[in-house]
Amino acid sequence: MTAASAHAASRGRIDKRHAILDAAITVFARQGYAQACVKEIAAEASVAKPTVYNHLTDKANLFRQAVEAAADALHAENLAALDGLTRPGDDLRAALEDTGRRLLRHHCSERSTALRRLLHAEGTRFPDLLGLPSVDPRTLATALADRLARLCVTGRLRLTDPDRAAEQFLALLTGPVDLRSGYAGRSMTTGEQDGIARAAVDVFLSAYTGSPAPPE
Amino acid sequence: MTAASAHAASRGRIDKRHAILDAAITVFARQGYAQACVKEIAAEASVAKPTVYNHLTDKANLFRQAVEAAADALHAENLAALDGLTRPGDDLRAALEDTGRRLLRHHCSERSTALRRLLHAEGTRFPDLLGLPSVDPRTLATALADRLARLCVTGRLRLTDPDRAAEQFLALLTGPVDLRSGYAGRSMTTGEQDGIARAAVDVFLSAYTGSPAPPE
Amino acid sequence: MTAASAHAASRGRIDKRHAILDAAITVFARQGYAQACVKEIAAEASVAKPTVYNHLTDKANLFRQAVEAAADALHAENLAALDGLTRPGDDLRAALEDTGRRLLRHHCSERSTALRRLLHAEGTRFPDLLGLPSVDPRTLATALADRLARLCVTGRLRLTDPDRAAEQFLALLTGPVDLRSGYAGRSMTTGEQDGIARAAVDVFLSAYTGSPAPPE
Amino acid sequence: MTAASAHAASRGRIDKRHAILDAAITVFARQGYAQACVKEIAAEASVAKPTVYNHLTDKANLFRQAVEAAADALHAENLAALDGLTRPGDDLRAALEDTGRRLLRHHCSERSTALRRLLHAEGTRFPDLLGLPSVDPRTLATALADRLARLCVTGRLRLTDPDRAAEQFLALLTGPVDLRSGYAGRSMTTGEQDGIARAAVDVFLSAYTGSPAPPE
DNA sequence: TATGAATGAGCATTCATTCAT
DNA sequence: AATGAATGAATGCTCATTCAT
Repeated sequence: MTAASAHAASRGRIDKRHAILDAAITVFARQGYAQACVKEIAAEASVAKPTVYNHLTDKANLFRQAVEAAADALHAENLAALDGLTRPGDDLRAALEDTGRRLLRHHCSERSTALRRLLHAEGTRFPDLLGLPSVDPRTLATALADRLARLCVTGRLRLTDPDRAAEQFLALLTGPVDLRSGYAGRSMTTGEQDGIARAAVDVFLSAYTGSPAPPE
Repeated sequence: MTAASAHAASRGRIDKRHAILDAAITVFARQGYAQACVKEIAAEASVAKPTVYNHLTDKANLFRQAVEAAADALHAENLAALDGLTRPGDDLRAALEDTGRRLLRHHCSERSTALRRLLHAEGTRFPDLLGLPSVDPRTLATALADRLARLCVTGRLRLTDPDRAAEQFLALLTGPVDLRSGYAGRSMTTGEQDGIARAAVDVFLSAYTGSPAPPE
Repeated sequence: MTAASAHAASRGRIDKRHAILDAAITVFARQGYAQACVKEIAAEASVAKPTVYNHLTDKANLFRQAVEAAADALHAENLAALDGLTRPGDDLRAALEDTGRRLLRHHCSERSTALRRLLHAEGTRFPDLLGLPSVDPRTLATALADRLARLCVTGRLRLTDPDRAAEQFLALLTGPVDLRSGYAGRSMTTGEQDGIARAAVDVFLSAYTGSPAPPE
Repeated sequence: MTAASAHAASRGRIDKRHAILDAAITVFARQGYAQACVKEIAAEASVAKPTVYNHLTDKANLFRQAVEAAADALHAENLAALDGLTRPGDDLRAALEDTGRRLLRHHCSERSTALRRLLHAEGTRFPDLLGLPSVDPRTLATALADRLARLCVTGRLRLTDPDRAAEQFLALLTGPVDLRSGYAGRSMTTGEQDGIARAAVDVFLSAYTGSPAPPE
């Protein structure tokens, strides 16, 4: 076997594993853990059932790996959405709104919704998942708190507890979305999301800035 | 059969139905819909399996009825928590905090947590449940919006969109709780809950009152 | 439910259990433990597969119970074959031959052959079975030794170690049978069996009678 | 390819085949035919699964070849144990006891026990195996009968049916061993074996010698 | 009405066997 | 010749649901 073909082969193996994990979240999200059957996941990934077991051992492990992969991806995207806050430029409001909008885009994506549903549903039966940083929502909150603390140091915000402020910012974004979506149902236009983001920033700034929030 | 005994009998029938529904949420909450087996529910209710079917037809219907009953009870409690806002007396802040605390008590209760978990997990497979007023979180939001609108009319608050303000108030309460609890894991002291409620009211008032929020 | 019908019902339950155990040994004997599938056992017993599980929990337990029942039955028959030795009358040779013939009849029966095959095959995986008195071949040997000891006391035999003599008597009976049958294959006429029994008694008596047995 | 390397290669091939067969009996003996999986045999032989198939076609064939090889080896040993009976010298009793002890050593070896277990368990599913001379116990019995017949001709024994006598000699040896071992369980000290061999010879000689067995 | 017993359908998992390399 | 990967076929077991009592 040449180096190239070896590389191709291991590449193929990784691709297949990826395809299976991808199929897995899709099906798990659609059916739930218990209702999802491995046969269906295999079909969705266009492989035979034992291939799934060859690559991932177990239904439980399949679930874990699939959730972990999805959570990692989403978490990375969310972290990236915070970048604009590190050096916000002149317009803090705009930077916050931009971050808010991006976070809401992710939060409302089908993947994210499905992932949250799965974690809610099966978290108690897979406690190890809840310990993963990319799964624990406090990881994002802490990262946001870091940004807010810098903004406080540079005098752009006035706050005493960055963690609490970060929680509240996130709450003001996702809370209304979750509330309107009911339990994993209705989707939402980007316009609606933007309105929520703007309102969240309004409240946030009026609380954590010397001057009251500007009228709409 | 005398009228009295008929009454007693139907009373017994209702009691048994109640016992079954009670056992059902308990077990469903512990195991999830698919993993819960009717046998276990019957055992928890101390009846035989066919009795469950006699009273409730179906596993699906059993789930529906159990969830509906639990949701109704919780919803009533939540509505009651809003009462203090109708005529808040002098101290609006105190009234809001009290409402916040009470809502958080409910929100953090085991029953409520379990119910949300079940709705998240199975909502898509029981869309009819999501339409129930006591299940739809917008029902509570609307009721709160009503109170806030009155407060606006009486000049205690300054807001243009009571629905949005209500959403945000609820978000500031439950968002931090959910965030810290991870997905249905860690529980929370009442002290923590009270801190969250106070912080929520701080932010809320600073956004929706003329004067800036008082420092902590 | 009347006492009679209750009795009938429990009788029916026992009958069904019996039918399942019966089907089980048949199939296990035909296929071996691992190759036998519960579905086939259920079919042989004319019940549905879950009924087998309702009555007997497990494939392993099914095996255990079936083997135990068969072993008990065979053991009882074998013990009965020893009865003629307790008071042998004038003709000791005839009594021994009769016992020998009866033991060989049992030993050559399809049930007994199948049972020995199963125990040989799966004994290591079901060590608890090997501890059962009706399974342990030493139980029969000891019972025979008891009879031989009585015959020694009454002067009909001359032997110093009844256990060893019993072992040898049984060996002289079953050894040639097993040898000729190959490993659970060829069956054997009763005439052949009788010849073996007579030869066994010849050897046994010449060792343990009139003419002095060699001192050890 | 040179003749030497060809030779080396075919030697390597044979070695590998041997290693596989060796691993096979080990695993088959431990697990039984059906429970043994080819993967485990391959692992025990330190080769990949397809290599097993390359060399031995089939699980069934693998079993056959492995059993046949083991049976051949054991049979050769058993035949060798009979050598001392061809010209027994002065002390017939000693020669018989020596043969008996050696046969019991083999009979009690782990390999032999395992082989018998496998043949008992799977004999009916591999009838061709039962036809092999080294598997058929009558082969050894006949060889022994030959020796006994010679001893009869030379006046050392008095018997009319050498086949029957041979069967009985073997029965007196292996019967007590099998009886005490239960079904594939308890092992046995060489002292115990020697006692059984001596007792077997006692009985055998008292039956097949004109005069009673000579005292020790 | 309440229940012990029975069942049909489904699912996770394993394994002998075969390709492609 | 040897192997990693893939698959079709089976099998043990569970569970929602229905009868018969």
